Amino acid sequence: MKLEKITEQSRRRYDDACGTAHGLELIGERWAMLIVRELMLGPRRFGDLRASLPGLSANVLTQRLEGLEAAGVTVRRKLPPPASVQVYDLTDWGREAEPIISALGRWAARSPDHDPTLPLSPVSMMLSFRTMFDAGKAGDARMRLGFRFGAETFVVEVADGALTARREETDGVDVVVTAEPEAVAAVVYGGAPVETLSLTGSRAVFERFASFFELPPKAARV
Amino acid sequence: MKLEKITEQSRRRYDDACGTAHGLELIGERWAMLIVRELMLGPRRFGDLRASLPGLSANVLTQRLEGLEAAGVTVRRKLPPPASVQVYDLTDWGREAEPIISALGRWAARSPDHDPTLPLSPVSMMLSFRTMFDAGKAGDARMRLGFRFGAETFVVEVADGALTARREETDGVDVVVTAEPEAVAAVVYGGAPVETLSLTGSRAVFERFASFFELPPKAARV
DNA sequence: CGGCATCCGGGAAGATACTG
DNA sequence: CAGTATCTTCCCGGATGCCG
Repeated sequence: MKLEKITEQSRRRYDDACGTAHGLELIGERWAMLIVRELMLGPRRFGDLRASLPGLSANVLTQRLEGLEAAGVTVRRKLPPPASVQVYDLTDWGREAEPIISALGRWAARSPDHDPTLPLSPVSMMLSFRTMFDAGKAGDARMRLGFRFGAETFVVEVADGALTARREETDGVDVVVTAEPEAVAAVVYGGAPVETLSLTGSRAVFERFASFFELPPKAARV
Repeated sequence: MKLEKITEQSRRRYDDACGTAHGLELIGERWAMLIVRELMLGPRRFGDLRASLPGLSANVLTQRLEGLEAAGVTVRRKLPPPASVQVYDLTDWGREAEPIISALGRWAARSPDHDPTLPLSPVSMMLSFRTMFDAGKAGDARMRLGFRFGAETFVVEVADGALTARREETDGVDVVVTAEPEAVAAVVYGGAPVETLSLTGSRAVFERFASFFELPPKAARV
């Protein structure tokens, strides 16, 4: 019950007017950017975040959510009855951090040490589609795909040379993919055989979709 | 003198195949991205880096440079005689991290808590030009400006709707600005009077140049 | 002086257990 | 399920000192 005065004062600063340095003060602490990533496709509950970020302990998650809220990146929200559960969501400005996450992901994919076989959260998988989509390869393709990762479902739409991904029911799509995120990544980025996935609907559409993505070449150490 | 086996193994990982998570393992540690920023306009010595990043201690800088080199982001290089000094430089791939730094800076500039009056390194100032340059405002302008920050000199060139900044002597430019980086930022981004700067050459060119930049509006907490 | 190793104090991260 | 309390470990930052 003692009064804590460590609201803002004690957080480590860089004392640098550069926007990059300030950005690091906002979302540069360990786990912060990954929490933002998990919120990028819609609000999530405390437990959802923990489940998506193995290794992140509850106390650190609490601290980060407090810090992000103080910075104006996220908001805590109570869903209306009868749900009445508390969720964490990005502010409009927080949502605009996606280019940072994309740029970091695109760059790091070229790292010689990147290990794509590690666990992958559903949201990561969807965002990687947005990041790695090659509009040139897609041309004027038009398709809608559903993805089922356990209880989470997403719809990915390709139209007019753009790709959108939303958390949504998979009604009326051309093909539904039911699998682990890691297996989808192995097929789309790693060239694994499509047979490892469970497809419902047009397999041809999925194979065409998979051809829109290609990992960039690894960087050399020069 | 005991053998330390903590070269790679023990660094905290995220265990996440997402490229963003891997990127954070590479340049997400405290100070790492700011060190990369300082190298973005050419190689620097250990002491240069310390001077540009007040608050960064020597031992942490050593650790970061080791980590960045192990990750393939930087290389240590010995300049040829007669200089023969050791410098740190980005690899080609490391230099490609600039979009991350730009995206972070552009986003954070809209933070309600951003304080643009803090100290600013010369490199930050130059990179902020690259980040905040508005090609639409520049139109078909064509100009070359020199900036002198103590012993460091830079040339900024605007041509064909693009801006480039290089570490270079200020020969033959339209106008040379001699000032502290903070003062330049106050004029270009904060609308401070041009009289606070020492100009040699065409003041009109500098004023036109300053009109190519505008800070984005602050974000609201919604 | 530049580059790095070493020691130390404080604080953040991580694991576990506990509470409403 | 949504956090809080506690404890341990490790990282960050400052100081000092060694060696070329």
